[in-house]
Formats: sequence, C-alpha cells, structure tokens
Amino acid sequence: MARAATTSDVFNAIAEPQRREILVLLRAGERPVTELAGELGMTQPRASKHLRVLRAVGLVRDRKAGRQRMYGLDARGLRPVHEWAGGFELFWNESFDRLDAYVQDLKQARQEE
Amino acid sequence: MARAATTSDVFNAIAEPQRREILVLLRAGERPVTELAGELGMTQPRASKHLRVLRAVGLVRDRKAGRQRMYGLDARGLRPVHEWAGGFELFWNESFDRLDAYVQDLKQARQEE
DNA sequence: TTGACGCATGCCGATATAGGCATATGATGT
DNA sequence: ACATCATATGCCTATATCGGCATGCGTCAA
Repeated sequence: MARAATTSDVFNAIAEPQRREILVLLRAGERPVTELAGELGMTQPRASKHLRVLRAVGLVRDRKAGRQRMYGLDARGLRPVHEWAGGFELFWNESFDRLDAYVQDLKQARQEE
Repeated sequence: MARAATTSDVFNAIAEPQRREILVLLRAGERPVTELAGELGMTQPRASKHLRVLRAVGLVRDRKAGRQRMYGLDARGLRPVHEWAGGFELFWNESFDRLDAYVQDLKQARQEE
C-alpha cells in the first residue's frame, strides 16, 4: 500500500507546505490562479495542481469570472484539525498537575467499567 | 520529486490516521509497542514503524524498561499545528462582519506601505 | 547456555506523490 | 474565424510511502 491520497483527508492535503501557503494567502481574499502562483513564486501548473487538491478536500472553492477562475477559501475543513490538535493542549503545556488529574480520571473510569 | 518525507514535518507525520490514533492513545500514558499494537489492532512491526516516524518528528519519546520499550507522548510539536489551524478560525466561523473588517484592514495596510 | 520474549529492521510490492514541460481546453476580443 | 490570454491536464521521472513477512538483536529467566 502506498501513502494515503492527498485528497483523502484534510490532514493529508495540508501536509504540503505550499498548500498551506496558498490557504494563508487566500485569507486575504479570492484570487485567480496566476496571481497566486506569482505571489508564491511557483509555476502556474504547479499552483493549479495544488488548488486541485485543496478543492478536492473542500478547503477551497472556485468561481468562474470571465476567463479567470477565482479561488476562495473555505476554511471549515480546518476546524477538525484545530480541534484534534487542541485535544493535546494539556500535554504540551506540561502542566503536570492537571495532567496527573487527567490520568487519574482515566484510571478511575477504567475501574468503573 | 515525490511527496515530502513523513519525518520532514509534524504536518506530514500526522497525515497518517493510525499515527493520530497512536498519539491519542498515548494521552492515557506510556505504553510498550505490543500493547499499542494490540489496542489499535495492528501488527507489531506496523506499530513500530509508525512510532519511528513519530519519534523522528519528536511527537513521541521512548524509554527502555527492561526488555520493553515504553513510548510516551511529547505533544509540544502539535502546538504549531493547533496555532496554524487556529489562524483560520475567523473564516470557518463565517462571521462575515469580522471577516470583512479583517480584509479591510489588510487593504489599508497595503496602501500604507 | 539456551530459550523465549519484545521490538526494530530489511526487503519486496504496489501505489501516489510533486514537479517540469508541453499541450489541450475555454473564454474574450477583434 | 482567429489570435490571445487564463487554466487545466497529460505524460514522465524520481522518490517515499505503507503494509506484509521474515529475521536480526538485545534482554531476561531458568
């Protein structure tokens, strides 16, 4: 088996640094492909391909505007990522008091099963 | 070029669902490889390989304990992920008032350059 | 020492990638 | 109809993956 498709998952889609850059840029508003490519210093086909992936996972929406195609952000898919990572907040804070409490809770929960 | 190495980046490391599961499990405390494998229904070599990746990006620490090897969480590396995704909160909330304000700010900032 | 256990690794196969370049597709204006 | 601009795609190369299976390596117990 190979690695999961970049289009299988938001987590996979944002594993690519340039795709993350695209998303960041799009926070400032819709943009056509060429402009994105220019601002990020990448070729147009490259930008198009990344956008294709982002579109596939729903992080980006496109709209035809004359002979251009405007790409806009749809960040809803990033919420699960934020929440998932947020589930580790107690741990990276290394607040071991609370961490201890958490582990104690878990142990108790187990015994009560 | 191929896809970036899973060990190049925390974003790449957590692109794998099973690795995410491992991290979640480890919140409840250190565990030896076999136990992890058992709880997640995967073979031992598979678990070991995933742990190797997680270790490479620093999301996991290991400690020798007799003939076992205990793996523990080190979630600090997940903080950047949380923060990056958090940077899109305004957008997935679709609070377009604030979004508008944000975009206006950007425009103004540009003009003032 | 010998055996058993816990884990890491190596090799293989199948697959999907990212990027480059050329080109197809589509809409626009003349 | 035609030339042009904006994008999307296709093909190709090199690479890194994930999973399975067998096996190597270190540790402990008898």
